[in-house]
Amino acid sequence: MARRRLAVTIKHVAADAGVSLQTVSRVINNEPNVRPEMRERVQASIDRLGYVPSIAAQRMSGSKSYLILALNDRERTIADWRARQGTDWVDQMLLGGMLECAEHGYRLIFELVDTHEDHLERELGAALAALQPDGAILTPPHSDNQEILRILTRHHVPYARIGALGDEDGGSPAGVRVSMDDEGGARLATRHLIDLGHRRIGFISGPAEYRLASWRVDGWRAEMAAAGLDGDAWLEAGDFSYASGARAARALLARAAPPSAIIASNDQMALATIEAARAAGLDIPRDLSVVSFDNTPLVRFTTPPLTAVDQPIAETTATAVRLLIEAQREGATPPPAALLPMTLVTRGSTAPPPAA
Amino acid sequence: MARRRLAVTIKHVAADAGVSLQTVSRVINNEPNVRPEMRERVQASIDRLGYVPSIAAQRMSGSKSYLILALNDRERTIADWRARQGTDWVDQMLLGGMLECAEHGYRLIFELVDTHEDHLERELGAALAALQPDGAILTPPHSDNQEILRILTRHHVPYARIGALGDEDGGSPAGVRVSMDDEGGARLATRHLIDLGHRRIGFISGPAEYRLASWRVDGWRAEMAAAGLDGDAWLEAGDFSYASGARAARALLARAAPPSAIIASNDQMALATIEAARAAGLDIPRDLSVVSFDNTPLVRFTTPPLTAVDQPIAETTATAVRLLIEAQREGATPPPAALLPMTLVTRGSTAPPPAA
DNA sequence: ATCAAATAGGTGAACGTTCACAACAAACGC
DNA sequence: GCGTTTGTTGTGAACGTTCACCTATTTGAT
Repeated sequence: MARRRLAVTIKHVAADAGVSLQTVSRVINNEPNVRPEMRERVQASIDRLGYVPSIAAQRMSGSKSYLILALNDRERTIADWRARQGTDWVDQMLLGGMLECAEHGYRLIFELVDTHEDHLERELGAALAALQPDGAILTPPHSDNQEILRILTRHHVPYARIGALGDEDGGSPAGVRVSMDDEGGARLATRHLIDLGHRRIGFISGPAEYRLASWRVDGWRAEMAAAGLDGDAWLEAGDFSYASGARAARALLARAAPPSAIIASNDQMALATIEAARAAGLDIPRDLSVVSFDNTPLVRFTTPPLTAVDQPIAETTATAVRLLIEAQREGATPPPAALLPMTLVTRGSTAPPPAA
Repeated sequence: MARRRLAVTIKHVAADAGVSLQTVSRVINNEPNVRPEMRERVQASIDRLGYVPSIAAQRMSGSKSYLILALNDRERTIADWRARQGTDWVDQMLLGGMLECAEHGYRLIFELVDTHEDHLERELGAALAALQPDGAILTPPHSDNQEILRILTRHHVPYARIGALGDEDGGSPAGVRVSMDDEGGARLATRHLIDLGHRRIGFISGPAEYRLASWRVDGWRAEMAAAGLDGDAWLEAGDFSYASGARAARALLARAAPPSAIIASNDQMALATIEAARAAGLDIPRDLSVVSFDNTPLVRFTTPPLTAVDQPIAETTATAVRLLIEAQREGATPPPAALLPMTLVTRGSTAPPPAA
C-alpha cells in the first residue's frame, strides 16, 4: 500500500529546464506566447525525463479528461455474448473507435450500463462523475433512450448517437448523429442481382421493431420498382434468427414462381437460406443466388462463400469519435450528422439466373 | 470550454451532514472508527445529494484508481480485425474481465500498445503515467514480453499474465499467472472419440512456435498412449490457417489406413477438414468424426454443427482480474497461479466409427 | 521620444480527495 | 483516582495540474 513517489511531474521538468510550472504547462498544451527557443528547451527536458502529464491531475484542474465512453446495454451485451453469437459488433465498434481516439490523443472506454429504469440513473451517473469523460457514444438499441440522453445532458457530457434515430430530439445542441445507409445497402444488393439478370428477387426481412430492418426492405423495394419489378411479390418476414430464416426461405422456394435470388437481411438468415436451398436440391449459385447483410466472419467460410452487404460498423464509431472531438473545438458549429455508405462484397454465392 | 461547476463534492456532503470532510471520506471508504449513527447520517446525505467520488481526485491523493488495463498488441489486433477473422477473443476477453471488474467496483480498460521496440517504452509509459492503473493484464503472444514486464515493474503496476508462460520470470513478486489447460482439453476430445469406439484418431497440429499448439498435441498423444494406441501415426502439421488444414486433412484421408476421426487444433482447420471430407465423398459423422478446438460462433452453423473443445477465454480474464484485486489486499501472499479447465461441447460431428 | 498595445513569463490559489497527525472523550487496569 | 489505552472526530498539508491575475519586456504607432 506504499504510495508511489516515483512519477516524474511537471515540477521536475520545470526545475530541469529552469522555468516555471506554468511555462511547462503551456508547452504541454501547445499554448501560444512561448518563445520557440524556450519551447524547445522545455520539450527537451520533457523528453529526457520521460514526463507524461497525469490525466487525473489535468482533469482535476478543469481541463479535458481525454476520455470518451462507449455506452452499451449490459444485459443485452452479456446475453449476446453468452450465446456466443452476434457479438461481432463489439470488437468492430470498439476497435474502430479506439483507433480514431488514439489519433487524437483520446482514449475510448467501453462501458456497460444497466439500463433498467431504477439502476440507470445511479449507475450512469456514477460512471460519469467518476470518469468525467469528454463525450459518450450511444449504440442501438439505446441510441434514442431519452432517459440516458437526459442524464448525459445534465452532466454536460456531449454525446454521439449511432444508427436508428428519428428526428425526435428537436435540436438538442449536444447531439451528434451517425447512421449507416441501410437503404442504400439494400439497393446495392438488389441492383447487383438485377445486373446479373435476375427478375424474381426474394427478400427476407428483419423484425419490424428495428428501423434498420424496414429501411432495408425499403431499399430493395425501391430498386425493384426502379427496374419495373414488383417487389412485394417476393417478400417474406423473418426476425433475424436462423429458424425464422429457414422458414422464410422454404416459403419462398415453395412458391409457384420461386425467386431465382434471395436477399436475407442478416447473416444467420442467409445461412439458413443456403441450408434450405441445399435441402431442396438446389445448387448455389447455379440454381439460386443468395446475398446476405452484415458480412460477419461466418459467411466467409460457408460453401460457397457468401456475397454480402458489408456494414461499416467500425467506421461508425470512428466517425462518432471524430465528430465529438471536432465539435468541442471553439467553433461550436451546430452538431453534425453523418450517413455512412455500405459496400457490397461479391463472393461465390451470386451468379446469373439459370436460363429460363 | 466553460468549466463545470455542478458536480456535488465531498464538501457539500460534509456541510449537509454537519461533519468534517475526513468523516465523509471514512464513510466512503468503509473505514472503521465511525459511529454507526454518524455513518448512517453521512450515508443519507450522500444518497440524497447523489454524491459520487471523483476517481481523478482520489487517484491524486494516492488512493487506488480502480482501473485495470488489458494490454494488447495493437498491430496484431488490428490485423486480425481487418481480416475480420479470429478476433472473437477480443469481446470474450473484454467482457469476462469487465464483468469481474464491475463486481469489485473496478473498471477494465482495453489498451492497444505498439510493441515495436522503439515505441513501446514511450507509449506504454504514457498510458501508465496517464491512467495510473491498479493492475495490468497481458495476453498472448506478449504474456512473456520481458520489456513490457520491465516497464510495468518500474511503474509499480502489478500484472497478470494469461496463457503461455514458462517459469522464466524467477519469482517476480508482482506476477499473477492464469493459463488454460490445453493439454487437458486435447485429452477430453481424444477420450470422447476413444469412448465412441474410435482407434485411428488423426490430429492436425498448430504452428510449432505456439506453446499451446504443442500442449494440445501432448494431450492427444498422452491419451492415445493411455489407450494403447500409437499417436504419432496420425499426426499432421498445420499452422491454424484454413489452407493448411485442408492440406493436412487431405493427407490424412489419403493414407492407406485413414483415420476414422480427426481432431483439428482450431476451428478454421476443422472447417477445412469438413470440406475436404465432403469433397472426398465422406459423410460426417457417419464416415468421419471431427472435433475442433476454440468453439467460436463459426462452428455452430456448419452442417453438421461441430463438436468442439471450448476454451474458457472469458474466465481467463475474469480470473486474472480477481487474482489481481485479491493480491492487493493487505495479506500480500505470494502471487498465485491458476489453471482453468477446458470443456467439451458435443454436437453433431462425432459418432461411433463405421462398422469395420 | 512617448504611450499604448501585444508578447513572454511568473505567482498564488483552486480543483476534490486522502494522509499524517492532533485533539478529545470514553473505557480500562490497578 | 490516575495514567494508559482505545475509539471517534477534526485540522492542515499534500497530490499534479491549470486558471486568473500580475509583472516585465518588446513592438508599433504617433
